[in-house]
Amino acid sequence: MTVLFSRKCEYALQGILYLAEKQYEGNISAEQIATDLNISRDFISKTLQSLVKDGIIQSHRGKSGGFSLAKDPDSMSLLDIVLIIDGNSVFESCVLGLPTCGAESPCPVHEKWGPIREASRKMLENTTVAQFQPVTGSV
Amino acid sequence: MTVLFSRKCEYALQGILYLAEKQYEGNISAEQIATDLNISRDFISKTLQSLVKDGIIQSHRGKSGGFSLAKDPDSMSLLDIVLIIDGNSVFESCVLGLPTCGAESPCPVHEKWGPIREASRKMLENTTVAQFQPVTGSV
DNA sequence: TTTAATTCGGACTATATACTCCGATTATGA
DNA sequence: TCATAATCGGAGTATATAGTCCGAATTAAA
Repeated sequence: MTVLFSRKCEYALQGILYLAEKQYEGNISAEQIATDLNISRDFISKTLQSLVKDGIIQSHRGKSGGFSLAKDPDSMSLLDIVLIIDGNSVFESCVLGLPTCGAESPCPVHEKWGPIREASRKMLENTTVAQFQPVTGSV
Repeated sequence: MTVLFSRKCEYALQGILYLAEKQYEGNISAEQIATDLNISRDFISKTLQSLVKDGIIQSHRGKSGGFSLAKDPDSMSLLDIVLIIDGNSVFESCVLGLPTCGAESPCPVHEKWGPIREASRKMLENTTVAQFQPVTGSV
């Protein structure tokens, strides 16, 4: 199998987008997120906890607790989440896996790959979580 | 960690490119490939065996045996190797990992991601192994 | 004919990631 | 004050991928 992002990162992105969608509904429980996204409750819970540590989302324990966004979704890009969970190796490392590949000793596809990698990075950077929030009041 | 291709696929690409470079030198042993590419002999050996099964390269046992290209490197694209080892999931599956994502119910980045994915596919498709072979006689 | 060099194939181990379980903690509200 | 509902945190299991080991088969050349 081949992946662009780790499973954990995919879940984080799905979770953040879900929270943005429900941002005017207060705390959203891991249970609800898991059910709606059809993934494991314990795993999405753990994944969201790492986003809490990073200050991107908030959590509240106890009855009617759950998760919610902690920042202005306008200032939250998809790239931010990817970097927190997976780091930037996918944007840096050689596509053929050659450890020596770089500007000085490029691999055969180094030049061709650069612009594509840059485009995907920019896409994630320019896509904010806010773009997917519902208009206030429409919920 | 995040990968675009599996380690096995990276090794396969490195191996094929190496064989193309040495294509006028007869059989190349796994030992030599492993040493020059600085990877495990047993692992590159196993990896190349799957390419042999697929008819892209040849192998010969015994003394002075080894591996060599089995096809015209002009008709051998990097995409061919990727598809053999990793399949086409990276070009098909949703970047956010949403199983329902598709033309009918696109994920938030579906439209933006399409062209980037297509560009990377085309890049691999249009890059042949032959582009990296030395000019005849120059070896 | 023997020796050395090689792939082949199967079984094995190592490691990272994915995922689960459960008890402790925290908070709400009846 | 008590029951209930939630996260937190640590430890565990499952699975896939990565990588190793070794003996058998094969071949070339001494």
